Amino acid sequence: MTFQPIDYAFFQQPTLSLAPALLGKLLVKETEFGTASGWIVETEAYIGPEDRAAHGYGNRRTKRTEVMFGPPGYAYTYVMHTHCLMNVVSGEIGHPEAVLIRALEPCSGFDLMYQRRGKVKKELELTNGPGKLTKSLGIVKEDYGRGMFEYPLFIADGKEVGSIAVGPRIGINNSREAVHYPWRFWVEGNPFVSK
DNA sequence: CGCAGGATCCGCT
DNA sequence: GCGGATCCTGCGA
Repeated sequence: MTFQPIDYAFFQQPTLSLAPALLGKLLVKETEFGTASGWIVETEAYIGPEDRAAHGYGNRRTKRTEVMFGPPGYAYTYVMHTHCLMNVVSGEIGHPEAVLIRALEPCSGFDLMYQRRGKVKKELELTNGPGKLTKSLGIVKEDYGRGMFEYPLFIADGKEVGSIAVGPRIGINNSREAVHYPWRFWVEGNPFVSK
């Protein structure tokens, strides 16, 4: 199964517009072992420098956050504990903004995903969390800085989604007022949403 | 150079 | 529900 990367212009929209627009799109990763992909069903927006939960809060510019200060459409990967998390850089050049991919509905490459996830037996457990989906697709920190409009890691057109739900983000309990920002978006009723 | 703190996951209670 | 695993990163001394 082959997929076509989306046009670069797709990434040129405000972060709070791009985050819900990514729902229903396909996230695809090709490796020497094969291709795996899934429909995006849950995203979160992180908008520095005002957002306490964002890594770019206060315009913190380091080797890790550097890619977020560049043009949109590039991958911002980083390691959390023992897991790799995947973001799409968004917003204007000079603004540290990104969209975290929190959950997918598996589309292709099931054998590869089960193999990479080891003990997992249920399809539901393959990609229903930000650390799980990167492991299933084989996304690693070395993908940092890749363009998401070209092979081997890219966004492709997917399918229409029904209604989109909005709410506060997850796992950012130390972020004071930012805890309540309604910057999490998900496909209503989709079982793969991490919750 | 040391250490504290995570945008998480999994297994056990 | 809770805590441990485990690994950088970022910052202060």
